[in-house]
Amino acid sequence: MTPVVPPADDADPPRARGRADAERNRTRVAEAAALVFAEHGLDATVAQVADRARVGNATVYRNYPSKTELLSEVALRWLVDWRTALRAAADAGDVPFREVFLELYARLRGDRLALDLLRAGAIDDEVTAARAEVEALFTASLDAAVADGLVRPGITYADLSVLILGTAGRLSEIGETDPAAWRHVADMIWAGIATG
Amino acid sequence: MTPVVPPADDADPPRARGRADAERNRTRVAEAAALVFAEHGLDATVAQVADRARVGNATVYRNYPSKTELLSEVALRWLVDWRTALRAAADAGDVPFREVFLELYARLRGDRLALDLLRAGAIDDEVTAARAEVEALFTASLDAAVADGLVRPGITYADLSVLILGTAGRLSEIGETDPAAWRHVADMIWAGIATG
DNA sequence: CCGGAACCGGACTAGAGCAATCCGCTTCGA
DNA sequence: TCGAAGCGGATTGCTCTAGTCCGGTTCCGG
Repeated sequence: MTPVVPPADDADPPRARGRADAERNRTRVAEAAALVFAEHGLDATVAQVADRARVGNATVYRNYPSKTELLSEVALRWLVDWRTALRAAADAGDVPFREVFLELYARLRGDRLALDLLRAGAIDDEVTAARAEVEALFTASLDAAVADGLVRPGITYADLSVLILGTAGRLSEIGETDPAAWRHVADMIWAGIATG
Repeated sequence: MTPVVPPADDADPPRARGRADAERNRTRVAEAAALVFAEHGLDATVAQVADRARVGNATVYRNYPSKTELLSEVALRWLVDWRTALRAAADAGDVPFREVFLELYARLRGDRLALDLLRAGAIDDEVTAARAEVEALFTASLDAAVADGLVRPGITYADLSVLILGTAGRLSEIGETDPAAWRHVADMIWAGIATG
């Protein structure tokens, strides 16, 4: 059973194998993908990613078997990050829902992929599962706020989904990137759902 | 100069000329177009309209020179109708802005073309002009409400555009057609923009 | 510094989706 | 009855995109 494969001492760089230039390209592609998907969401094309990375499209496919795979990697990064933040807030216990709410707006601003993910994003099972977790955590936070009398009774996750994803989508659509403008909209929404 | 063309007594049916079956088809196409565009907005295809009218696609093109022309006719119908309503409200003078606001929500529900028109709809100059008029009338109504202290100061047409078009777009996207659900969202938005 | 393996870019393939046209056949109506 | 008006759907021509192929280039161990 003694393996014939290389020593496999992938200690520090978990994926650093093969030629150095190839590794450099892999990084470039990943970084470009993050930017391009943030800008164009699910509509981004592989060619756009390749161009941004200053690389041929074949190089993208050499590192990722399909566009879906690439999308999934970027999507999961966002979802896991947001999930971590939500869990931390839940664990702390004393984070007001308003902050969670505003934080979501801030994370959606300028990130069309994030928006697309929460809107429909059926990329693969892993992403779907992560999204479900994130939604559950957010819902729990909202329900607690309703129970505490911070948010008007009768307001559900479905309602907030329409309000937040709808307005964030529209802001993206018109190319609004000013944080103050986003904040202004968030404040109006908040005024509509908060108690007195 | 005595014209050789037919009597041209197009009194009652302004467009009734040619064979009866052709006229019938023209009507079917127009009706189908209204339904299909309402359902799919600008994304609707000519083939969908033809199928809905139970007609070959060539019949559509026999009556309308291009898809744009067809779209324009349907779009103008909606815009002129809404403009008329807005003018009537303005002339009456005592229509509370809240009613105008709710009426817009009602008119956007189940009509994706209307939504697309207000969101971006650059179909042709006529449509663009009609939309501009409609926006001006709505803005005037909003500004009056702000002046009257019914709507919080600092709320602009741009704000309402994001709130209304965003949420209506999202409701359409998820296929929500229940009037009560739309009304619920409208009420939340209203609570966010109205004074005390 | 050499040679072959690994890697590269971009031309290419395959296929979907669409507006608009063409044309042989059918139906209307004088 | 018969010719013109009208018909449908096959077809064309275009755009756009995911994914593959291949001749040339670059890296790096010996």
